[in-house]
Amino acid sequence: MNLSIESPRDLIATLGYLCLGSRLKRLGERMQTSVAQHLGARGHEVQPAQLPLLWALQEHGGAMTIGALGERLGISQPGVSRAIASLEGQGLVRPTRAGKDRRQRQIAISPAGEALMADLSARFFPAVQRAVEQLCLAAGPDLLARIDRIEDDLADAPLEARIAAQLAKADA
Amino acid sequence: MNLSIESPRDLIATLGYLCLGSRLKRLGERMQTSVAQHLGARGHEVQPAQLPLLWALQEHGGAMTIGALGERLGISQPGVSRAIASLEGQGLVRPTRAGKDRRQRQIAISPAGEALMADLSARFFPAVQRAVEQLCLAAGPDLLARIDRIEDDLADAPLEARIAAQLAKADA
DNA sequence: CTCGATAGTATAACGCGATATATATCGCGA
DNA sequence: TCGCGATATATATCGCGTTATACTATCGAG
Repeated sequence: MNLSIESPRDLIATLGYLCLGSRLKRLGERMQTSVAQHLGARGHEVQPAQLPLLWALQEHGGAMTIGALGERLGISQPGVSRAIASLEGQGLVRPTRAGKDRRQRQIAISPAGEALMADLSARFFPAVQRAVEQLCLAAGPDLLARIDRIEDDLADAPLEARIAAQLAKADA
Repeated sequence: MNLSIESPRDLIATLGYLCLGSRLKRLGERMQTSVAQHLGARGHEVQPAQLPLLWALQEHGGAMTIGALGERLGISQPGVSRAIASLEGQGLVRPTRAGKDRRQRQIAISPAGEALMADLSARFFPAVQRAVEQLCLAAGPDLLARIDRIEDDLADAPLEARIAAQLAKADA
């Protein structure tokens, strides 16, 4: 073991939090991949990251703009644009008659989209929900609530500012 | 609110876990982005996802193969290959004399890589650690341990199999 | 010794998150 | 009415995770 720089134990402890971003990304990726595999096996072209958009449109009960979708789901606007373009190609959503403001597009779920959601809601979504819930509860309660909390806190003070504050505090 | 399919409340609850993958990905992405911004501001070309590789090489105290790095960090082999190629381009790691098996490459941290880690370990890594720790502890204790646990459980039984099991159970 | 199976790595392709930027439209003030 | 800043969306690019696949080297059986 090379101890020329400093104690590796310190490095390990520090890297534990430093790697959290990468670990969370990988964990999320694996969840999405599993859902994608099941969707593919059922013959559905839709991607897991597109399901929240269909859900939001269905929950809203009418047409929504790209910006409203992004705000509702916490996804960046370009991400929504790309996903909606794909969903349009699959015929799962459709643009409705433009309103007064011709800059924005009004997007609504299509009958095919509603049929897809009805199909998946019957058995598939509950199965995924129970599988993920089982996984999370085994590690402790209220994981979703804590993710909520972290997202809210980050909205108040971005991590970038928090790091800057810690650096400044260390200087003092 | 469109109630034609089923109760939207059910959809919300189900989608809460269904969207967890996407949410975790976004959360991790934001963390990495913040770290990347600070690294860039300090004039470092290294990307946040490459730091665990440097850490692993330093902790190991000698050359490691691509496969060993991936196994140590839980990253896929192609991900390691790509990151190592970039780190080599930056001069932060170097391939050492090949061993007996000429299929594998022995990668070691370079003096420049050690200098970088020493520089970042002095103030930057601790600041990031404290910032992320503060964020996580505000939402509750032992988040890292719970992530550990979820990763371990997923290694035992992949989510894909868990979903399949839930689907089968629902049939019975 | 040769050949087929296996193992290690690199590459390609894709998904999806981000930011930066281009473009079209709106709204408002001079 | 004209023009200019603001806003909504689309597009380009990048980071980084994945799987699939190609290629090379090794090993073991005959």
